[in-house]
Amino acid sequence: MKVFNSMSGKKEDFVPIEKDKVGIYACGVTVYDYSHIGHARSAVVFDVIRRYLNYKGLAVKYVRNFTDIDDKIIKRANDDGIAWDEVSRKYIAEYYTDMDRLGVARADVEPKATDHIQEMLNVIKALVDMGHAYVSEGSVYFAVDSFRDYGKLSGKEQKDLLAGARVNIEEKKRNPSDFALWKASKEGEPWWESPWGKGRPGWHIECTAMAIRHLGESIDIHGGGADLIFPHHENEIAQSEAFTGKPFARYWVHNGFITIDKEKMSKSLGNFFTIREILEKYDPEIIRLFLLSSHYRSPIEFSNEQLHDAESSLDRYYSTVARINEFLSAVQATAQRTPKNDDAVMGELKAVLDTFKNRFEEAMDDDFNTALAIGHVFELIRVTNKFLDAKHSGGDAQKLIGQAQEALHIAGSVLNLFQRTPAKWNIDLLATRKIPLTSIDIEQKIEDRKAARQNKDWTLADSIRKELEEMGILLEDGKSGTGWKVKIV
RNA sequence: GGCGACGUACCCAAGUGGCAAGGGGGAGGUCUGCAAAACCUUUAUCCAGCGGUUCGAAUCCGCUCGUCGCCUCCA
Repeated sequence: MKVFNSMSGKKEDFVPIEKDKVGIYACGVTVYDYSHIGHARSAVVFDVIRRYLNYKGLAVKYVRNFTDIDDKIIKRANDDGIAWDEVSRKYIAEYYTDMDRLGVARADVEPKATDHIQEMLNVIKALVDMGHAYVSEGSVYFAVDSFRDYGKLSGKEQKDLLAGARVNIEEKKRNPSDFALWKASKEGEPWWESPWGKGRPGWHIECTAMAIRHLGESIDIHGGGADLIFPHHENEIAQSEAFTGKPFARYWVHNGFITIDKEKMSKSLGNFFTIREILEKYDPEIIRLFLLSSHYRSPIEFSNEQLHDAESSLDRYYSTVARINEFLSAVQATAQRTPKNDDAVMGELKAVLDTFKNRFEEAMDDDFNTALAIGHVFELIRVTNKFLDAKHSGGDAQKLIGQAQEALHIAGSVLNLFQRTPAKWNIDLLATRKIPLTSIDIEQKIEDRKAARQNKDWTLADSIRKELEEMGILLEDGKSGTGWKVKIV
């Protein structure tokens, strides 16, 4: 298995520190607002990485933190006139609401910064003692000069940073690049006792303290959005490695951004969509498929058109599953019919099935190439449909289609996609589209139309079809009766 | 200014040395009472441009153009 390591800028063979075990630490969110689609991407990407490693038989311990104390949380609390911890509690709950809908599983450990103050203080104290950090007016700063490898992840040199002249010049710091490990609290701010007086932790130190606490001094995979490379992960490396003398993480994995009109979606630009805004119009699985249809490191442009494409693909998937189900029940009824075997179509399906699992794993082994993996899924969908069209019947055909079902199931469970029944997909779409009909209403209409068709009253039959179509429902006449689906426009 | 990424058809997107996956859309066809779905044919002799390496390159190297990101909180 190969994983792209931001540290080397190359794909590297994945070898965990301890055989068959993987420790993953992914930087989570600062909980001061609703999550946007960019947060969703990161969460979904690491969710899939974790699921795939599990699938490969590795014992994964996945840690994803919540930053529950920080300037923005305090500001939010002041703006809303509530306590800072009320803000963090609220947005943690909202985070779960969104992520649950997107099929993102809980991490094994979801530590909060404020539950690890003591661990942070221990690291900071040690860094001060070792001469890597210094105290200044009640705050503690990490001395970047004291860590020779500073910049090794982001490829930034001290002189380059200064040339940018965008680094905060603070009187209290010896070097503009030094960063706060501990901040003296200002009047009215939350605080914890420390050897340097009342204060609160800086941002970067929490990940060091929590990663070490829950995963040990060296972890296998450390990840997050690409915007965390500098300064966050760079600073984590500096303080962690200065503290332990050991490499902090073996593989640095960073997901790309989501852009809008080619510009990075971000809070500061204001060009973001929250997850729940998008969920108003689109089924959560559409978002998940959209996010996984590109490689995790590529930038992806967010647009309604893209979501619509994903919706059409997903509908294609579920339509095929419906055909598969129909076929399997029909075959059981006519299992004794002589199969007409082994023509080219059957051969093609066999060939695709024979290699499917391998190709799926190959794709995922190659730096978690979900886009390619999904491509394989749809190739299988195509040849399955073709096979179904050829109207085979009998035991061999049943076995092949059963295998296709199984193959789709394996891929779907790793990606956590395609987990519904076609009926559920359409019923859920009814709700997403806000179509004021229940499946029972529709079934009734289908019965009415059936009667009309039996009387060869095509005018009435067609008017029922038309009436439903205007509401966004398509009727499909098949051998075993009439089915319905929500029209993808 | 420093560092880095990317540029594949109408749109999205995979593909890091050997005949360009997959999805969406368009056109024509088969099937159907009419439809829909599905399938078939078609839509890149070519991968931003120009040079180079090679028997052979979208894939490696160089240059040019274009787009984006990081260098400030940010997934």
